[in-house]
Amino acid sequence: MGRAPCCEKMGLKKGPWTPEEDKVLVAHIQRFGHGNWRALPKQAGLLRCGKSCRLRWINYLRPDIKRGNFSKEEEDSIIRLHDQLGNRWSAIAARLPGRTDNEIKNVWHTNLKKRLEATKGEEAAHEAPAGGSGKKRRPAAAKRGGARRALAAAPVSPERSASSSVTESSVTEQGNTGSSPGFPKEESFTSSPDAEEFQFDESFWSETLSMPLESFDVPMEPCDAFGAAASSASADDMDYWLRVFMESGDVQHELPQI
DNA sequence: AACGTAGTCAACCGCACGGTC
DNA sequence: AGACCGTGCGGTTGACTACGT
Repeated sequence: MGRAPCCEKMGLKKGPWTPEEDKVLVAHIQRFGHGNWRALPKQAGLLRCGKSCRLRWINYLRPDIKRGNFSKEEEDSIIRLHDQLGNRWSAIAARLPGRTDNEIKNVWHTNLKKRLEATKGEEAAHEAPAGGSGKKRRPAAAKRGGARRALAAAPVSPERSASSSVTESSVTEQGNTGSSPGFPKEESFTSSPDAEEFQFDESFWSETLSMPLESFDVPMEPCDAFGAAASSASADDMDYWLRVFMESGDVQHELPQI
């Protein structure tokens, strides 16, 4: 089977996505969907390969991404599912609404694997204060305030802060028009009445909302997104996402005509 | 205060698969 | 039937940050 080259290396950008690129990608997908990832960057005027766009969308910009800490339940699920499925991250992700395979993979390699090994070690030695000694690191939660990359000089989107909230409200609302021809199959987070994933998603929301607020640094209630986001995002973050949202609003107005 | 180390995570890479021509 | 194309997946890497010394 022949394989198309990932992308024409000619002049295509790599590395972290800039807020502007995110904006362009989100706006384009809102308007036209992503029927053809390969053609998308060209159509959107992005100097990225389709693969990169897809990854960015799937792992970061998609509105149904659930940001914030993995709950104990989620971590347990990952451990259990990994036990059953092995390294089939996408399959595991499919059972954890709002989580991406990439994220799960990262969590596994950075947290759970070690924890499991430590647990096994404990069981074996019935002693050894696993992780008790050594360097004390802040818990993962402490890092998820959104300031991490936003503070960096690199023009990277303010990912962990308000991203999901804003794209959520913007794209989801767009999806809620329900008739956008631009959002094909995959956009199951829209409120398509017969979408199975939507039911899933709904339970996800209720489940999420029933959880203690401290578990998240990102508001899970779409309509409250901005208010809560404001409390956790830096001014720069807010400014950026506000602009994204406002432009998304413009896009939405155009949608019914599409 | 500066430096070194370890942890985190977004993004890239290459392969495999399924669909289409 | 076979080649081509697009997409999805898993592994890996590099940039960045926080913490400890």
